[in-house]
Amino acid sequence: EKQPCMPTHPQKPLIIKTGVQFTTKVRLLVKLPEVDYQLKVKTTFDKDLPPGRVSRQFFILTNNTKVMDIEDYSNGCLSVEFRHLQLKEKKYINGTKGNEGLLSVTEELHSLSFEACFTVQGLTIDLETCSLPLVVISNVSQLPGGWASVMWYNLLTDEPRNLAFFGNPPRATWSQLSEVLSWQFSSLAGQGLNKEQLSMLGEKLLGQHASCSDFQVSWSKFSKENIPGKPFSFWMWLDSILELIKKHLLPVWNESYIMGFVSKEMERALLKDRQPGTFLLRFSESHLGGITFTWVERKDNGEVKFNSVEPYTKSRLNALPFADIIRDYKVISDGVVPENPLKFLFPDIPKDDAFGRLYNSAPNKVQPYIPSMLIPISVRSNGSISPPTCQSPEPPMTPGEFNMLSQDLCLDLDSVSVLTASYEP
Amino acid sequence: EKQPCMPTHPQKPLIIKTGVQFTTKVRLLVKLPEVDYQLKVKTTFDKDLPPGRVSRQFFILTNNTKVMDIEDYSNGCLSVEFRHLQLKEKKYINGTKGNEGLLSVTEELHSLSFEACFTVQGLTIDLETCSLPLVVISNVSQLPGGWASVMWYNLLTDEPRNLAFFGNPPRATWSQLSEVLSWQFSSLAGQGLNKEQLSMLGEKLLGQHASCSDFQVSWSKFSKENIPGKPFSFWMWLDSILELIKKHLLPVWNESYIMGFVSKEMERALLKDRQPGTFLLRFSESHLGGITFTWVERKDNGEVKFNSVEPYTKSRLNALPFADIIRDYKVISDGVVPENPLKFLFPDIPKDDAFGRLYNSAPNKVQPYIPSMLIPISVRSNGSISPPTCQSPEPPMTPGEFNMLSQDLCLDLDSVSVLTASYEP
DNA sequence: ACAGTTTCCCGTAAATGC
DNA sequence: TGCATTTACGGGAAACTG
Repeated sequence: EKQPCMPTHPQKPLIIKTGVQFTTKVRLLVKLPEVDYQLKVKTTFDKDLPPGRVSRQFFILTNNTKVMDIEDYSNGCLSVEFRHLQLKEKKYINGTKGNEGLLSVTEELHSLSFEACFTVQGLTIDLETCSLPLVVISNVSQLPGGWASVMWYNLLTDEPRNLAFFGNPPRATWSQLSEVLSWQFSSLAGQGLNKEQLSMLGEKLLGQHASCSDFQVSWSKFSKENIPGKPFSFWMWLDSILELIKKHLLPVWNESYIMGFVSKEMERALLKDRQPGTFLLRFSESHLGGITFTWVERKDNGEVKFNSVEPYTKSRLNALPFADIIRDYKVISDGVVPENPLKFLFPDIPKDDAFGRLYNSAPNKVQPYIPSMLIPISVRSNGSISPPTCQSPEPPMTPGEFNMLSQDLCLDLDSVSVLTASYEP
Repeated sequence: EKQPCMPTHPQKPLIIKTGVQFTTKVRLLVKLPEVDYQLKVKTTFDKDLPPGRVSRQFFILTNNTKVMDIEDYSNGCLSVEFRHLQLKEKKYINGTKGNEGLLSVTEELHSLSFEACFTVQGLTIDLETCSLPLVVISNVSQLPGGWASVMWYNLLTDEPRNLAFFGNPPRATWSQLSEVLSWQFSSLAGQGLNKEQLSMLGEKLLGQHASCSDFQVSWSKFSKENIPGKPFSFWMWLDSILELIKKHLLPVWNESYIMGFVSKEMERALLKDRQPGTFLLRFSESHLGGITFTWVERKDNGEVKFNSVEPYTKSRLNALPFADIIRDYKVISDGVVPENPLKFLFPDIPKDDAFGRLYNSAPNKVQPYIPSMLIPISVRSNGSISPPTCQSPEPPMTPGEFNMLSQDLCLDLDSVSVLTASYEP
């Protein structure tokens, strides 16, 4: 009769972190005959759970009883919202923990129960309901693992409260799973995953079987086992990319400028016939939460060459937004002047047409100082260790490049003169 | 009879943050006749303080009673150490807060009391002592203000417990204060302040009077009033520099490479006659927690010109250590190739002799990728808006500069070939 | 010794109080 | 309303604990 809404974590419902406030709401779906007293609802954590079923026990630290009220903005049904609830672990329980540590903490499922009791015409009626299974974590570092559990559960069962689910978790078909993975991106950023991106993910997870969309993926392969040769699981890797997008790449991702999930073979095949300076953006497969660009160039002998920059991770993106990295990236070859090798976003969009609106120009013009900015560079030797010639074979920086940089540093012509001024107090 | 040790905050004793654990120790300085029961000590916060004396009231959340024990490593006297003590504010006290908000929270002084009681031969003896005045804060953002109070109190009074001290705080002579300020640096970093640095600080605080070392500084001028034209007080400014040193400049500071506190006039006078490319390091006076370098150059017409870079603050220093900024800093003038204008640390130490040991070279050589690094640059126009000439008047990058950069990127010659490799899976 | 897990707490942001 | 102060909690690191 009651439909409990779930405790909410920003973006990640059904995960509760100890010591952090959460909110939950219960609604009474049937109209009750008028009762002359207030209907109290009590919330209990892991009510009636046989001890030993879970290895950790928690309790609600704060007030867990509240009176139902007519819901605003609705057809007048009764509801109650619990706010500022907080979970704490019970310590020193008699006897050791149950569950024998077979499951990790993020696989251990819990639930919130709601109870109310009222009397009509001598008849005592008990109402009770409970939430979908919950994961309890103690640190945000456990959030990815917790979210994997919530996804897997809700993808693969309709049971409202199978807390033993991860004792023997079912497999998912690739077609089910790929849809959920795409949702992770679209709910984060508006932009989901296209067929090509999903197929790369499928191959990564399943090898060549991915072509068969009802091939099955085990829970372990999805989020517990490490990817062969890597120190992280498939989901940990994918989640690190979701975090990277959320914090540093949202606008670029939403414009679909990040191909992201491309195998290196595919990458080469795509870039091979493109004009030199064509580049694409791809997530690192070797490191968590990294993005790199790969561009194609043609050597004097006509040979095609591919280059990928060391992936940028959150620490560098904190210092410099990704669009600015693309704008300012320079390669210094053998002491020759810096040049930005990135010209066209694959397939053939001039770089500034794509990223122009996303550039963050305008360094602070603090009066007596010369503005400064960070730019990303690579130094590349062409193999000859001998010092470079002293006369540059090409102009040090084209007028166009110079003007672009100047625009970054001062927004209008008047202020150019400011840059000229030496320090004069 | 008892000598209480103070609750300790890392580096900042006598400041307690609510909700954060602190430690305190009490020692019994007299030998007691043997007592056959254990001597219990009780700790109380703001014991016997007349309500209204302080505007906020706190209590010790955790166990506040402990038994004294023979102290290790000592002449066998009794002592007890309270650990994991934690303070919490009493809310909803009857009647409004006392003190009428004359004082800020960091000026409000509190104290910890320790009590013990024992009986010898029918004689009951009460022992009681208390700590030096304490400042209670609720957020680390209040730490600088709290530390200013602790310094001022302990500099200017020997009273053990004058909680009304900041009702009418005495002035400090500049000679007293300057010594304490120097201690802040030496206790942080080993290296204190020299005469020149102190004299600049004195002038900043007092104007020309600083020459007279017994000129007096008021509490307000030291830490409450803003510096004229600036949105922060003298102490807030100085403390922001202490934090900057602690987190980002420790080795450079300890080598005395940071002149730091120099007036702009003095700076010019020092650099004026030095060879071009001579630079010095100075803290920003206009912004909190910033460091800049100023270098001298000589124009074609012989005119001397001074340049200061926009100050680096913690956010940029997080991305790039300061020594590396000095190593890699480049100025692009009118599209001409980047050049590092920093040659000699004042007075005449070749840059790499001074900073060589402090450079953090070695970007990660992740195999298939081209290493990348961030470098700080400034773009400067010489006033002519016309595009730069296409032939560079000087070599794009000297062999020496190129070799330096190469060394940053690969530590041994063998690995140079790695840099050459294109991406080949 | 070690890995999984929790605790600790700074530092930023948001909320609250005055 | 604005400023002073507190609360909230993500995130990195240390501490814990079998």
